[in-house]
Amino acid sequence: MPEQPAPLVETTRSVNMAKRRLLILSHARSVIASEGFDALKLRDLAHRAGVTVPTIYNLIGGKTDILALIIEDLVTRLKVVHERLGAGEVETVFEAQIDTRIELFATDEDYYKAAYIAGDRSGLFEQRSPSGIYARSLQLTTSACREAQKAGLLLGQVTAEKMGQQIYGCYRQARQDWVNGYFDLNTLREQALTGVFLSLAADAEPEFHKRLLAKIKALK
Amino acid sequence: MPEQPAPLVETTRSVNMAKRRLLILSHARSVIASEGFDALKLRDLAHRAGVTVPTIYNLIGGKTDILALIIEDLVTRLKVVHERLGAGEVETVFEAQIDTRIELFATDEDYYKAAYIAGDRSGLFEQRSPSGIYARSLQLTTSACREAQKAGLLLGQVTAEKMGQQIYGCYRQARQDWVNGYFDLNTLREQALTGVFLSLAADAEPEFHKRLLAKIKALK
DNA sequence: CAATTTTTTTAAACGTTGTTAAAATTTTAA
DNA sequence: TTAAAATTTTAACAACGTTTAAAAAAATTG
Repeated sequence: MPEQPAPLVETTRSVNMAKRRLLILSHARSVIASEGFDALKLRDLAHRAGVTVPTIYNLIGGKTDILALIIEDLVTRLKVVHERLGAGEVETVFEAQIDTRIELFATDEDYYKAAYIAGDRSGLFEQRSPSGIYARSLQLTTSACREAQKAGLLLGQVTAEKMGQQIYGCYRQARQDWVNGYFDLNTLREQALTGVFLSLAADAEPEFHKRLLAKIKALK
Repeated sequence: MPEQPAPLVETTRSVNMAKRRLLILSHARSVIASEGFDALKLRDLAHRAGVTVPTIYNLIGGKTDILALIIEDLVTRLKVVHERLGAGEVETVFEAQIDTRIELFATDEDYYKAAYIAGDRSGLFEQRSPSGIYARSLQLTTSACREAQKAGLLLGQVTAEKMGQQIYGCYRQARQDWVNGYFDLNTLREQALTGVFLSLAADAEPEFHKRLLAKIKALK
């Protein structure tokens, strides 16, 4: 792994290197997203990017390193979106969370599909590690449910843990189907929100329940 | 692809062939389930099964054929379980459906994990084809929801289509997490049933709603 | 039971892939 | 411009999936 993110001085060389690095990665993402990770051949990638194979090794590294770089970038980009749980009613918070992610995905669908595929491959979303992405995301969802219970919107007949897991699961399922190319971002939004609202509705107080069902009907 | 499923006469030769075919496939499933499809090397597989590589080609075929055979077998086994939607209350029907599958998976976890991984690889679960596994499964779920509406258990504020999609999604998500090795079959059952009951509860008439929540609490 | 035919297994090779070592080239700085 | 540093390339390696042709085994036939 070369691993030289930012050179101290920006010579013409380092600038060109950075440029080509990005070019190579861009082609890599495009191939992975459209044809899968197995379809990424280093010789083909080199040809597309107008370089030779060992140049890729020099600039980025091997196949594992390409994957690692794509994942690292995904994690960085997600972190920006992740921590800010906006204020407001629960359903609006979840809606905003999902919309923020969809907007992010829309900026470069190929990239994000590729990144999630790569992440899956390398166990990025494993559920066991308490410090992993899964655990952190689940915790956020769960605590939002707890807030909703305190606010009296959810009755608490279902524990916040179960509700959180269920809601996060709905989003993950929709996202996975999108990554797999089963449907587009609009459907991802519709599916994810339907799932979230439906799950909430199961334990909602009457007025909130009414609001949620209206939201589901309004979708699409 | 050799593709000679049942010889007309059972010579010692054909019996031995069938035996070794099964032995090779068994090792293949074991490797795929524990280390992933990429970890399956034909030379290694041949060594494990006590044969040489071209023998695998003679008996089964290449890597694609191994995958195809595993998938074909999965589809056959699933078909047996699939069509029989038992009678009774909706939630019992769903519970039985899930339990039947879990019991099936429990007979050979390695096998079924491998088969689902292989199926995913080859687009077996694509959602577009109206005659595919996805469409057929979804239709069964949806019509069960429609029945529940007719029986007055579901109020119909959510369409049977949306409800069916949601319920089937819950099961798929739990199954995928199990296939990925995130949790065991017991948790798969708990997760899937929680999702199904919770989804139903969102549109359930009061008495049914009560029953569903009690079932959720009783899980685990 | 023995010779012949058929089938199966094997040894050896081919093309493609990821990867790396050393040669050739380019860029930088004196 | 020229010497030094870094980068790109040429060329090769090992591992993989796959196939061909020869050897071995089994089944058939007299």
